[in-house]
Amino acid sequence: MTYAAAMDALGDPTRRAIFERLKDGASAVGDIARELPVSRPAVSQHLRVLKDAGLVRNRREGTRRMYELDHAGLEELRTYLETFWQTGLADFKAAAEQREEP
Amino acid sequence: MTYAAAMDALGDPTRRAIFERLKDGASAVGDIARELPVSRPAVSQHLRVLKDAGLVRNRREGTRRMYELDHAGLEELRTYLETFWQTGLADFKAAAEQREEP
DNA sequence: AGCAATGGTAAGTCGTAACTTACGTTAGTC
DNA sequence: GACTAACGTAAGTTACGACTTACCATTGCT
Repeated sequence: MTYAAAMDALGDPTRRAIFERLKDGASAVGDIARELPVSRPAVSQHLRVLKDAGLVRNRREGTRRMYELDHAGLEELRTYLETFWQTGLADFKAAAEQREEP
Repeated sequence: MTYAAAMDALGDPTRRAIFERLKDGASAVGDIARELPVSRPAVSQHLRVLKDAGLVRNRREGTRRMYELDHAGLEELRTYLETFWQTGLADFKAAAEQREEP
């Protein structure tokens, strides 16, 4: 049921921007904020949400906090989305009905 | 870039509930609303968002509108999420760094 | 034509969450 | 110890979006 937190987290554009930014590797909070049109505290709060959703991890490095992707949340999302593909019966039915008309 | 609309759409719990409800097959607006703690117009508005995101289709059936899953939006989401797994270089780097410490 | 069923749309309300600024904390440097 | 850099958190504001009710449009039936 953690997929809900992950979906909620990625439902925000700014949070997605931060998340996508981390595809290029780990980064510090200030560095992320500098590339976005929001303040550093805002980024900090977004990172908190992403972390609670298991989408991001952080480690201390001197006075900086390095944030990087966490695949745990991603795995939740993937398995969640897959449940929509394997609605076998309903799919067959819909496909069959569409083929009958024309 | 349509994945953004899909992520935004599924970022709402009520919309996810509607979306998951359609896994069992097509359904009418009123029937969906009857199983949720929201009004019928609310469901109608949510379905509009889901449709614009390519997550849902509808067809008329008498006076009713039957809504069903649309795999187009799902495909967008899947390919979007996959881009986070194949951040090969960054992953190798992170894994290597973690192995060095202990 | 008239009535019922179904649902999309308009308009307005209200709660929340995405921001901001201000402040406190920790770690490095001199 | 004093100063700086980098963050996190608190508190308060504000914009937005998830609702509601009311109304209109369409379809089907008698």
